[in-house]
Amino acid sequence: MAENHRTMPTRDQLRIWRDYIETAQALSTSLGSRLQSESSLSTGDYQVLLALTEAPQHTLRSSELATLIGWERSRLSHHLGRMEKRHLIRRVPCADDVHGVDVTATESGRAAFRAGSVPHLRAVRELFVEALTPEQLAHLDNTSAALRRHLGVDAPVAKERAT
Amino acid sequence: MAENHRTMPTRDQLRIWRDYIETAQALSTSLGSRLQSESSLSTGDYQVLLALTEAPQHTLRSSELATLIGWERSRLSHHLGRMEKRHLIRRVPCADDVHGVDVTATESGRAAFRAGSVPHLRAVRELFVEALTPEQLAHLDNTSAALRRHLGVDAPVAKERAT
DNA sequence: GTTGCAGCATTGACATGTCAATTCGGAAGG
DNA sequence: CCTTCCGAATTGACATGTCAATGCTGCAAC
Repeated sequence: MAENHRTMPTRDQLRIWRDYIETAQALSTSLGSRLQSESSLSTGDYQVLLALTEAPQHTLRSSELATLIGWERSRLSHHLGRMEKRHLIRRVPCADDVHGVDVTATESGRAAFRAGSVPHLRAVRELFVEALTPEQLAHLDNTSAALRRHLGVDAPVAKERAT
Repeated sequence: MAENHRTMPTRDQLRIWRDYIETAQALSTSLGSRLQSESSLSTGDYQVLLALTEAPQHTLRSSELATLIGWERSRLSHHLGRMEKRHLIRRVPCADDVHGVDVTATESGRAAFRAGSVPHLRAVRELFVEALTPEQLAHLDNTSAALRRHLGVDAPVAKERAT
């Protein structure tokens, strides 16, 4: 009793939260715009092409791809539509499964990925890895894991309850 | 020489990077959807209303507001347009400056902010603060600061060079 | 067999972001 | 006076995300 005012973060905790989230977003934006200018790929394109490039035949079922990169189906569908227009990938109805689509990285998609990959990884190193000491990296690893564990338990996005 | 192959992150560093960025995004999304369902405000709305609520007369010049919350002008303009349609804010041409617009939080905007604020802060505590030990929080604070310092030096978004 | 549900993918409507013009009116230089 | 430039803000075109329908087809219950 008399201590439920502890439901709100302190001023300092709030500052740390904002710094955390803004820093991550700034980094992500910066990496994304570098990638864009160096290869005409967005980070979304990059994730998709990374998964496809590593898959046998450069091909994955749409739903597997969604699971692999952790996207919602509809987001992936929209994105694949845009990528198909730019000839980065191709979609063909899948033979074995009547429903289901095979997504394949085209030659030009794979070329764009190869072109973007090296500068992108270099940028990750320059903007992220080199900013931190090995200890900071290790702490950050722990911290991210703790946050994800907590989030997974606490907020499973309410996608359950299908009965 | 013979060591410039160190321009790329190791497998582990890359994993930490991806975990970091994906965790931050997942948290941000989760907080955002809570806020949305509890107050019909997006995180963007929240940032804008927070700044305005704390300002004298609940009013700020558009450009000051942009600087305060760190948004690009055009982004703010679009967002204010949407918020104005929902009667959360009002825009009036500024008296002293011929160019320039005063942005004011309406009564209903302030009410929405008050309604969203407490649950939002509670969510920050639940999803972020409570997931971490005090040491982890402190480390994270350092780490964010290091990343921002490095980013600021390395990639000032190329907005300089006005002469 | 037909009814209806379940699973995979797409679609449409709309919110949000970025980038490159564009508008607008005052200040400078001629 | 006229041209040019500048700064504040907006606009338009388009990329990206989310949410709630919608198509489509097999399979299971009846």
